[in-house]
Formats: sequence, structure tokens, C-alpha cells
Amino acid sequence: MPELPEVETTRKGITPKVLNQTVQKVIIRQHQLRWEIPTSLPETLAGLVINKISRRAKYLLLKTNKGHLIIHLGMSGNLKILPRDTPPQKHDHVDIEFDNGWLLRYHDPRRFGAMLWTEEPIKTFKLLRHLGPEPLTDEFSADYFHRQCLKRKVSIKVLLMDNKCVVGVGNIYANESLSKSQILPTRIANSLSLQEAENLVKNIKVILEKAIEQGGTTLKDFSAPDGKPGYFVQQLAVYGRAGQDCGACGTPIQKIIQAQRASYYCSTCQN
DNA sequence: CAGCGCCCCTGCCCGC
DNA sequence: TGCGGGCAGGGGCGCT
Repeated sequence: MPELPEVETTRKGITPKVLNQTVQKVIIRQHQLRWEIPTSLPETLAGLVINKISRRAKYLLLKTNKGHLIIHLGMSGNLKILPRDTPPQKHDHVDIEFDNGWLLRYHDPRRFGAMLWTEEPIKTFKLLRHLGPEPLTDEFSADYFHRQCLKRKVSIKVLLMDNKCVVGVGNIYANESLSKSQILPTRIANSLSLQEAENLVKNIKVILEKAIEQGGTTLKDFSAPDGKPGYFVQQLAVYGRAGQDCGACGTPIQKIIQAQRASYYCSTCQN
């Protein structure tokens, strides 16, 4: 479900009801996510104030003065803000209740997500330590990206989804960025010219920013914490459009599998 | 280290 | 209508 724009939409959505609020109670109905939720989390969090809500890659970071609650939504997770006594439904695994009467509810059918706690500095936390730059920062520049390309022999699509190179670009936006940049997903990374890398970097930023503006992409069941769907799905040029005509030239969109993930492209527009 | 394939899990859609 | 197979927005991990 969530790539960077969806996680960012979630972060913005929960902030008004969660920031500076005190945790009153934590209910865990299902501990088994990607990693087991610490059994001690309810007692750890009780009474703590969430004093910052940020994002690193696709991880949401809820800071308290004792440590960070780290939430990942995996493929199918979402967070909802609900009135405290809303009855739970299937796959509603965790509730975090606040003093202000609102509830932060974690829902994740496939349970590929995670909810972890760390008291060490967030930058050295194991899962975050080796991550590449955020795509929407200046650190993710054409020069940087082209240097990364030159030393890699994988396809450009696979490189875009490698968190050591750049974070937050998942399958939808990798395909869409390559489409907009007129680069085939199968191109070997080190074959990109500086101009192509520059263009690709620019388009990744443009597409992610536009997707954030539109509340992300709702394919099946993603929605913001207030229940609103994301509207970027209307902008998709290639993702999920196998067999349909390319909007620019009419050639049917192709679908192939790379690294166990679907890639979509126009064989006329992309080279 | 780079590259690659394997999984974790549920739900839905499609073809028979 | 029922059932089996394939596929889905992620990404850490273990192997070569």
C-alpha cells in the first residue's frame, strides 16, 4: 500500500490529533507483525507525550522523551484516527489511546508492517542506519545519483527501489518516474548518461511531490487517517495499465517482472 | 560488497 | 458456486 507519499499523507493526517498528546492506554490484539511487537510496549508508552512525528524512508517515527515508537505500514498497513470507543474490526492490531479522547489505530491485513520501540538515538537504530538519502532533499542530487548509477550493474528500476541508493521510491513511483523520464526499466544503471540521471532525479521529485499533494495513490484500500482516498491514481501513466494504450503514442503498455516485482513501460516512448 | 531470490501474510480476482 | 493459482503498494536476510 504505502510508498513515501502515502506514508507522508499518513504522517500529516495523524499529527493534529497525536502531536503533544499523552498516551493513556495501548491495546495490542495481534503481536505478530513482521517482527513481534514488544510485549512491554503498553507499559513503556503509558504516560509518555508524543513530542515529534517525523518520517525516515517509509518509517514513521513518534518521538517521546524516553525513546521512539517506530511504525512501518508494510504492504497493507494503515493508521486511522478514531473516537476512543470505536469497536475494532478484523486486522485492527493495535490501538494507542490518548488523553484527548482520540485513538490511533493500526490496521494491517498482511502483517508485513512493524511496530518497534527504541531508546537509542534514532539515527543509529539498526533499520535506519544504512538508509540512503531522502528523495526530496538536496542530498539526492543528479551528481550523487549518477555516481550511484555508474557503480551499479543492476537495472535502473531495481536501483531506484534499493534503499541504499534512495529511500521511499516504491514500485508505483519507480515505474512512473521512469515512464516520465522516457527510460526503460530494464536499462542497466551504469548506462545512464548524466543528462538522463539528472532528468530522472528531477522527475522522481516532481512525481513524489505531486503524489503527496494529492494524498497519495489509492489502488485498493489505502486511505488517509481521516478515511479520504488518494487521488494520484488518476495520474498513473503506466503502473497497473498493462495492455492499455500509452497516453502519448497509443502503443500498448508492456508488463514484465524484475526482481519479483511488476514493471510497466511503453516500448515506444521509453528507451 | 554486490546481486539475487526467498520469504513473511491475507485477500481478491480470474479461469476452469 | 467452488476451488486453485497468481498476484499485490515492502524490505530484511541469507546465500553465492
